[in-house]
Amino acid sequence: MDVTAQLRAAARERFGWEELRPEQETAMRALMAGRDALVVAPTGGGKSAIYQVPATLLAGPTVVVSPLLALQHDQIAGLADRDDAALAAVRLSSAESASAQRAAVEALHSGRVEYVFVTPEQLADPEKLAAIREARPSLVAVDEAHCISAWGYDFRPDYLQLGRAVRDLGHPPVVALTATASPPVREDILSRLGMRDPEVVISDLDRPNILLEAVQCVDEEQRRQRLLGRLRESQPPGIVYVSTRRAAEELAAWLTDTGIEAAAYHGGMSARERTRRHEAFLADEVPVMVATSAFGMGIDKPNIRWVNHVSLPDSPDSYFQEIGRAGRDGEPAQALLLFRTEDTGLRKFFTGGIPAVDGLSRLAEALRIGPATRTALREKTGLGPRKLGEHLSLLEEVGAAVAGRGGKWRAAAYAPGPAEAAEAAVEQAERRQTVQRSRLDMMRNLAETLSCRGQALLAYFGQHLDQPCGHCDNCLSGAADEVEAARDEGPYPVNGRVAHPEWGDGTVLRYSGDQMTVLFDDLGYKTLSVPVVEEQGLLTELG
DNA sequence: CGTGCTGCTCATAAGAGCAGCACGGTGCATTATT
Repeated sequence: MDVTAQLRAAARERFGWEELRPEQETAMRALMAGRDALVVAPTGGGKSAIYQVPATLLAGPTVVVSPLLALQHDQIAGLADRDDAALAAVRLSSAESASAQRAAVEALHSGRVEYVFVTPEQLADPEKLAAIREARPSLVAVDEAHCISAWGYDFRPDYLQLGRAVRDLGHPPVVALTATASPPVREDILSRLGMRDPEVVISDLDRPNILLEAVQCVDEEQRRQRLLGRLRESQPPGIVYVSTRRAAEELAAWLTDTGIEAAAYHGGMSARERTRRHEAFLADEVPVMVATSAFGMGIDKPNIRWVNHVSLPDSPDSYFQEIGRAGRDGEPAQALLLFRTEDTGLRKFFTGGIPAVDGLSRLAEALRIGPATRTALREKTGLGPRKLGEHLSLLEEVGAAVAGRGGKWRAAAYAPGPAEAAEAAVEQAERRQTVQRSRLDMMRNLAETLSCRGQALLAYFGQHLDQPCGHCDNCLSGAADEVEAARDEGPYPVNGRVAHPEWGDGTVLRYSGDQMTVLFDDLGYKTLSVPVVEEQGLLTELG
């Protein structure tokens, strides 16, 4: 029996899935052949199957890296529902008692367990990693893999150490799964996980049943009234995304007072309250959820009719991820963005500043003394836990620091001196900030554009729509017709490589009107005027 | 980075005007107390 037939049989017999989609099979076959894979596909699009099915055919257990304990809980419950001993799953996390963890490790070693769910933090723990290695895992699945890029650099640094963990596990085939990933995010995932010759599978990201709209508002009052007007004519359930916890609570209370029943959700609430509200929303008991970005991953609710934004998201990546929760059932859904130019201020703040040189050089100096744990380094440098993680990964990126065995960090062999390392790290942070700001710029362009939003959004992800999308406000109003339509062709081919004398190499993403969008490797997204580019010969086509 | 408070000054008094400042998201894990 060939591999494809084996996969189909396992899907049918173990999981009751009669058919596998071509993209699923492509990724699964790569894993069966011992290769790595990156899969970008919408949530609910059967991404879990991509590791679940091969796991049953490969000899050892599968390590599933998943960012949220609540998400892991649901994933494990889903497997348990199959009531198949061959699909046994355990979890290693802070939510298990010490004895439960010992039992899980024992089960893992006995070969009775097919899936072990962990957070990146668990894999950063040398003892846990050793225990998992001993079970000889045959596959590693990184779910919600965009977290590597979105969280690794400043929020959950252990995401950046996943590549090392994979290597320490003997580098079994690795599959990274996510619903959104623009080219820079994909690049981050591939390089951070240390993927080798990966099979990259990217689904068509267009969601024709979601109507894309954006309206600029001059002040908060106008924004509220616009939202209210829309909610009065919208069918629930829906999600309103706001940028702060306070805004979530205030807006939910105001809407409820106004006669539209709404609940708030944000990361500052107790775990119990969050679970309660999440479940109430899933059960259609809460018609409107007003939430920060904390509300999202793991919401697999088919009938969400609309997602409205009452603030500009930080990037088209986040925007796409958030609106993508609407209309999973394929029925018509709406995505309305109510934005103010002032919104960008908060996003820039959240992006973070540039670390101070003296903290970085103190850390680089401390590393030279010898291998040290994070705790020891914090004491030596006086840096807080968040800053320390950020500084360490910057120093690592510039070749000054190395994460070694036993969770200890040390200076790299041939590391530059502390002052030089700090300077390089600052430059690295500046590069990252530049790219992040370019993503925010693209989000703002997307909000302000008079051309087709669907084309603009997909172009950001490196996908080309031949025709205007037909499901955005600008297409429906005819505004998109007045702007010269997005073109397949310009002076340089779409998706072709170009070089700029100052900005370096990049990829042409789209032409719209007399503008073109280029994604530069080092600087991120830039919008250029085609006539200016042509007159001044700014870009050179690369072979 | 930008908003929106607080509190100061000015000085017919009351409120206008402005400077200064606090505040702002995402979650794991761990630890010390109840």
